[in-house]
Amino acid sequence: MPRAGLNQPTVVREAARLADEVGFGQLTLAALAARLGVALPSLYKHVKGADALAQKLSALATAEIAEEMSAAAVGRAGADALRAVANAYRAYARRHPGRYPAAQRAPDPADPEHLAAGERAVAVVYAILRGYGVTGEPAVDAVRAFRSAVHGFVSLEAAGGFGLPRDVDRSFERLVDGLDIAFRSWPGRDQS
Amino acid sequence: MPRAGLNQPTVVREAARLADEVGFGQLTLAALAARLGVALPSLYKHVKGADALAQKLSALATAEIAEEMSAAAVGRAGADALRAVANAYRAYARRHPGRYPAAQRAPDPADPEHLAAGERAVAVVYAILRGYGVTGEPAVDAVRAFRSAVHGFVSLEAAGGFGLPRDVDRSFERLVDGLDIAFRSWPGRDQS
DNA sequence: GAAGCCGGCTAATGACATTAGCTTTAAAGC
DNA sequence: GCTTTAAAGCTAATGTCATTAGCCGGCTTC
Repeated sequence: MPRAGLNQPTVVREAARLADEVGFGQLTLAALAARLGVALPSLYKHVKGADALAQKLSALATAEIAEEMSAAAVGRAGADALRAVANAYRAYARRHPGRYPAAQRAPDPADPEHLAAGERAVAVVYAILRGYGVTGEPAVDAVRAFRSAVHGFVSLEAAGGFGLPRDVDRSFERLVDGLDIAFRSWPGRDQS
Repeated sequence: MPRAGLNQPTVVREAARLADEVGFGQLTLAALAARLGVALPSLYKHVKGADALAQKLSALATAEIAEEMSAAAVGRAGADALRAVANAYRAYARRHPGRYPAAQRAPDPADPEHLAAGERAVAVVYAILRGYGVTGEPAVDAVRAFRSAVHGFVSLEAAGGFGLPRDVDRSFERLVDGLDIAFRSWPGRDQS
C-alpha cells in the first residue's frame, strides 16, 4: 500500500482550500482527512489537533493577506495607496471566505512566522499613514481605525449583514473615502 | 419528581448568561442543560436545536443592543449623540462577550421580532446622521460605515487583535472622531 | 541487507447533537 | 373531585467528530 506522502504544509494548504469551499465553521478534521485520502487519525502525524490546525491556518491567511496588501501598495501613495490596499484586503476576504475568518485568531506568541506576518500587514498601513503625516503614537490609533473599518465592513458583508439592495461596492468606496478624510486631519499628525 | 418549569424565554436567557460566562463558541446544549438542571434532550421541548438557539440568542442580543443604543441617543444630537451611541455599543459588547458574537448572525427573514430589532438599531444611526444632513441613499452608505467601524473595532478588541500597549479607549475615541469628521463632509449630504 | 524512523493504519473512548418513544405531571373540563 | 390530556420531563439509541494508544510496514540510511 503506497503512502500518501503528506507533510504539514500540504495538510495546511489543503485545509485552506477546503475551508474556502465549505466555510471555516464547517472545516473538520474528518472532512480534511477524507479529502486527503487518509484516515482521520493520520492527520495527527502532521498537526497537533483541530485547534492547532486553525492556528496554522490563521498564520497562512495572515501571511497571504500581508503579501497582497504589500503588492497593492507598491508604487502608490496617499489616497491612491489607501484605496488600493483596502480593495486588496476586501478582495482577499471575498476570494477566500474560509481562510479570512481563520485569520482573525490572534497569533500564538510562540509562532514567530505568524507574528511577523501580522507585522508585515500592519507595516503596510503605517507606510501609507506616513504619507498623511501620521506617525508615532497617533499612527497606532490610525492603524487600528483602518483595521476596524475594513475588517468590520468585510465581516459584516460576509455575514450577510447588509440587507438593503444599495450597492455594496459603492458603500465600501465611501468608507475608504471617509478614512482618507479622517487621516488628512488626524489629531497629532505632523504639520506640513 | 417536581418539574423544572422551563419555557423558551427562560432557556434563551440562561443561554445568554452562559454564553457570556464561557464564550459563545463554548455554548453547548449539554452545558446549558446541566445549568438548568435538566437532561439534554429536554431542551428540545423549548428550542428546535443548537442552531435555532443561536438564532434566538442573536435576536435577543440585537434587541438589547438596539435598546441601549436608543437610550444612549436620547436627548443628544450630532457628535455628542455619535459618541454616546458608539460608546454604548462598545460597552454592550464588552459587558456581554458571549451575546455579542451571537448577534452577528443575520436575522432569519421569518422572525419579525428579530428583523424589527435590527431596524431599531439601524434607525438610531439614521437619526444621528440626519443631524449631519446625511439622508436618503447616501445615509445607507454612512450607516454601513458606522456599523463597520464600530463592529470592526469591537470584534478586533475582543479577539485580542490589538497587540500594542497603546490605550485602547483612546483609539476608540479617535475612531469615533474620525467618523464625525467623515460624516461632516459625507458626499451627497444636504447642504446647510 | 539490516535497522530504525516515521507515516500510515485500526481500535477505543468520550463529548456532543439529534431523534424516538415512554412516563408522569399538572392543568383543564366535566 | 375525578377524568382526561397536552406537554414537560425522562431514557435509550444513533451518528458525527476529536483525540489517544498502540500496531505495522515502507522508505531511508548505514
